Amino acid sequence: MPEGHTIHALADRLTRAFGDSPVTATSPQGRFTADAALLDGRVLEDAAAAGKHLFVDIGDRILHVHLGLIGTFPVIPITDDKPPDPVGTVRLRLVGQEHYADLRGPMVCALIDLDTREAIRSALGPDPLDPAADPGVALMRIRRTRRGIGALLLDQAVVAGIGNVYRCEVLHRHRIDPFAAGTELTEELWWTIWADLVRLLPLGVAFGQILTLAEQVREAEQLVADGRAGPITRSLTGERLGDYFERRFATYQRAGEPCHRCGTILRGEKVSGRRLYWCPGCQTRH
DNA sequence: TATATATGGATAA
DNA sequence: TATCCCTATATAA
Repeated sequence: MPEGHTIHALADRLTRAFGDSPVTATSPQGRFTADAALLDGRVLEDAAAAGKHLFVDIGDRILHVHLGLIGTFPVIPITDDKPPDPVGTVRLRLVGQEHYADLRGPMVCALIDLDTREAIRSALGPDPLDPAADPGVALMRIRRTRRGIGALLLDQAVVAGIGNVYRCEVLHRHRIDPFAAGTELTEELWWTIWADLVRLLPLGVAFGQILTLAEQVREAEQLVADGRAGPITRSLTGERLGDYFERRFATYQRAGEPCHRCGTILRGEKVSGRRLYWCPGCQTRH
């Protein structure tokens, strides 16, 4: 269930649950046994996200995790004196003093060196959750291709961390035709998209769910302003206590239903392998 | 039991 | 564009 906000929140949870203390590392599933042994007993120094990539410094090793489409990495408090037996297919289990974390179904789980991490990072476009990100890099890459903006937003070399939900929803929020060519996207419109992503993604981190409907965004921002965001919906460790907001979107998985803005029937079609949801009635901006 | 689907992405053709 | 990988869950048969 991961777009960039999920990985950034996960990095934060791992750091808070295990930071600066030793962890035991095992591979109950058996596919990561030898590498887990290299991490076992070492200190987890830091966990950080870049787009949808997670990097965890353990001892002098770097653990690289990418959850892909189906991966999960819940960090859970230890309630008895030791963690329960693993349930399902656990590639990697980390255990600290008060928490344990089970990694299931990752697309990538590997130990890498500094150069590899740098290569992965440098291949990514700007990440809206990175305060140092340069959105101009994305604009350059958008303006030199005729590929549609809908496809470009999913390209991690253009923008890092955006997935299928955010791309569909942000295009609808600004009435943008997903098939508008990158070459014809105005600079002003790109700044609008970027600013909106910088606004939306942190709400996704704070609430543990993607919020894009105007009224939900407004309420979420008010809760943040009141200092009530974050632990509302999830414990420190990401244990799911239920979503604070009802799960609702303007376009995502609403093909065949009417657009709440103009009434046109929404469409959902595979575009370059992923299902794109959009409103042909009001998403006409180029 | 089998199949479809999922907030992703690499690789083959 | 098609196929494959990773896993869990929902729905169909």
